[in-house]
Amino acid sequence: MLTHTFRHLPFIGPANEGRLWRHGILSWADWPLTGRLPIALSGAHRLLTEEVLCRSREALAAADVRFFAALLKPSDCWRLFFDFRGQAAYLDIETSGLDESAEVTVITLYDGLAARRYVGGDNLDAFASDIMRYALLISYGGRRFDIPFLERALGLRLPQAQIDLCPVLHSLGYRGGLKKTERALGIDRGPLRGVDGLTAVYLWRRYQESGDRRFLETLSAYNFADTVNLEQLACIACEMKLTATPFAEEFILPLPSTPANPYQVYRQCLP
DNA sequence: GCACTACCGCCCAGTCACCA
DNA sequence: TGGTGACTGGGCGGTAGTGC
Repeated sequence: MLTHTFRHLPFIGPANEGRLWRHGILSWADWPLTGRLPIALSGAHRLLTEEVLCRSREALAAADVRFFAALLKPSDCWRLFFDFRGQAAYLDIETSGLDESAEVTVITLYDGLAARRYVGGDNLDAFASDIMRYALLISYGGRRFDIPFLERALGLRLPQAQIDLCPVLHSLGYRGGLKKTERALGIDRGPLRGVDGLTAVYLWRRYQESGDRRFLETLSAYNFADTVNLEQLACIACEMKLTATPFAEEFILPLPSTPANPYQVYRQCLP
């Protein structure tokens, strides 16, 4: 999909990209190095645009996902999914609250094959090295919450490219948060229906107070569901975005099967 | 060649929405 | 509830197209 993308180039917005596509300039290879362009670009602007296009070819050959992530708007970063899905990890965190002193409680990292859980006070150290294996992080609201929170709380620097599904889904008209969006798209959370981030804070506090691992299990189940559902959300969002391009037939994104939740939900633990 | 118009991208400030 | 990134709208500047 990236070779069909011009939005990361300077002076190319949605209107200009659409015009390029309509005039048969469907990929980087179609860009005319001489002659007229169907869009209004001065000589100097065209030079600048073609320079970035040239660097784009090198970046794609080098699988440099960060190059494209830095140039695309957050709501356009879905285009990275097609070329870099194999280097992606889905990520969701739970915390003990929102204030300055809040800590990371549970993290799930899922790469489409296996999910790993990290728990505060137990194995958070392993997270720091595990996350570095991935070039692309996919989250919901991660750009605003998860990534800055992790960097502050764990003293990490996470330089990976990101697809934040929040602005992508917003641009498709899905507002109201992750749970509401999942419901609207037909993703069922089963026994975790109605559980939210505030409940996650409650479950962690009860686990800390009582040492009862059923609270941690339920919290882990919630965090696991939040994370693995991101893959389905990403596929659905990308599919919907594709329909607005001339390339809907070219890319097929079968819905991934959601892995079984390895953690048990104890309903008596929920408030 | 000039003036005008339409279009587009960029920038900025204010507002909104979302995370746990 | 606090923090922050995304969104929105308006202003500005640059360009192409058109008509004279």
